[in-house]
Amino acid sequence: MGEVEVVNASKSARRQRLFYQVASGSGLSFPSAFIVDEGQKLAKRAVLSMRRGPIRYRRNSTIVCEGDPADYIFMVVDGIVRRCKAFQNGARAIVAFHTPGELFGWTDEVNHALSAETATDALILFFKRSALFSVAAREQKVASFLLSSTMAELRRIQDHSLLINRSAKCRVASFLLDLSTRTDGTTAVDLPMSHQDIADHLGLSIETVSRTITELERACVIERASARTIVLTNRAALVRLLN
Amino acid sequence: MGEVEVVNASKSARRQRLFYQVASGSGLSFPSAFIVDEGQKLAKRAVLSMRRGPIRYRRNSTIVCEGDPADYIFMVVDGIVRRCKAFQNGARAIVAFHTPGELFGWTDEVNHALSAETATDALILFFKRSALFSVAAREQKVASFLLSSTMAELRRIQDHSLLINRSAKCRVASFLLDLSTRTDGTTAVDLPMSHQDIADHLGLSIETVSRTITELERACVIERASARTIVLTNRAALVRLLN
DNA sequence: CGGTATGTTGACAGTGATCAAGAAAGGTGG
DNA sequence: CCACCTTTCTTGATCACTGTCAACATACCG
Repeated sequence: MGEVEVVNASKSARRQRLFYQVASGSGLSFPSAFIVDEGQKLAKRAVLSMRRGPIRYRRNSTIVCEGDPADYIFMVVDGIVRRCKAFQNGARAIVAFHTPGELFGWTDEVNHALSAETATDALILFFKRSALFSVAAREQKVASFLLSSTMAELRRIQDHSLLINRSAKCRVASFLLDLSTRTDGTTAVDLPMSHQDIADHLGLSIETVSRTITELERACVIERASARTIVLTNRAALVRLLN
Repeated sequence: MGEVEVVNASKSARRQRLFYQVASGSGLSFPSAFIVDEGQKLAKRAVLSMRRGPIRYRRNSTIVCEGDPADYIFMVVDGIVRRCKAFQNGARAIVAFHTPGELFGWTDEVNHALSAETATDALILFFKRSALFSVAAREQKVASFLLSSTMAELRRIQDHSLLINRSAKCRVASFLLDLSTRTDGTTAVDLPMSHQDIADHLGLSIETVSRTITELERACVIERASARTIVLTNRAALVRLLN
């Protein structure tokens, strides 16, 4: 716990305590995703040497702003990260959420195109981009990890972009199913982020998100255990909504 | 011209003649994008050896269907390719258009997630995926080409997904500017694909696309030279619409 | 020249945004 | 532990944007 840098110290002792338990419980060791081949000790050491953090963030903190130099790329250790763009009229679009284990901010451009913010309290690992880039050029295993990581993100955002001509009901259903599979896959889905975040991700208003959830509940497709917990009562019906 | 395989023989002699001129004029040689370093003769030879085609397609031909085994990946030599998903109700979403020089269908999954179809007559180069994959694992240059290729696609689709909460006017403006920069960048933009394709790409109806273009024309932001050619009279105003 | 595919314009309807008010949850201080 | 306050979520009423249906115009091709 001593190696955790603290940013934006929390005022809630209870929450902080719980958070530290999670933080020290898992994820602080080097993520195994990088260690593709046990024989590649060199790659492992090289990548480890450029690790910084993890740094702890409170909810709604900004990790990087759009336009910031892309000196670092990041990995979620714990919590949820949102990557978004703000528009002049105050609107905001959330391109993607990132869950623990996911790399984000990886780019070949000089600056980040999107802001990265924490949607919940979060632990973030930093990597120097230039170092990672040059290691990737030498070490095949690192390069292929980056490639598969990028392709996973590509696949995810392709699915998301398919929502552009879909109804509110379909968007929400898609989101719930996605969230369910990305977490544990059980029928009870915890919504770690606010409805505002969900709305900005789905391109809807918070009112429509709320109304749609109510509508799905009335149709006995889902059930609200609490405002932030939804039970997927009838997953098949939810899948049918996707078409 | 002898090495061009012909698929779906065209019924239009005039169009076909014109098309062959284009085809033989450029792009039939191995794309230089792969030859990142002249010293990497091995990589070049390896990649060249798995090249197939180019194969010529007529407009609205299917290159691969969603769900097809991902045995090959492709590169556009000439023409426009659309990658899309069909929904049960007959609706269709076009995730991306691909212009000459672009790689598409590259995935680490067993099957293609999206169909690839030609939006215009097109010349397509094939590569055996397994071969390319294994060469990439050995040859750094090939891997980094694939990586940068994937990242370019990621950036592009991220921009596209930002349209999810934007108005019709903004979507069309974004499309026109994108198309302009992707082709020659001059003020006269040729629309190589149908309005239906544009509509399915932007998540709008063809009527709305048509109406929005008319509206932009009335606002003296653009001008219709013909149904398929649009002049960006006031590019600054167009950019302002993006916000 | 005629036929088909594609694009344009109008009238109307429906989905979702906006505005507004109230309810519930979570954090703060006594 | 409880009362208060702030934030978040829910629900209702209304309006605007975009989809749908229909008719017409234009371009393309044989």
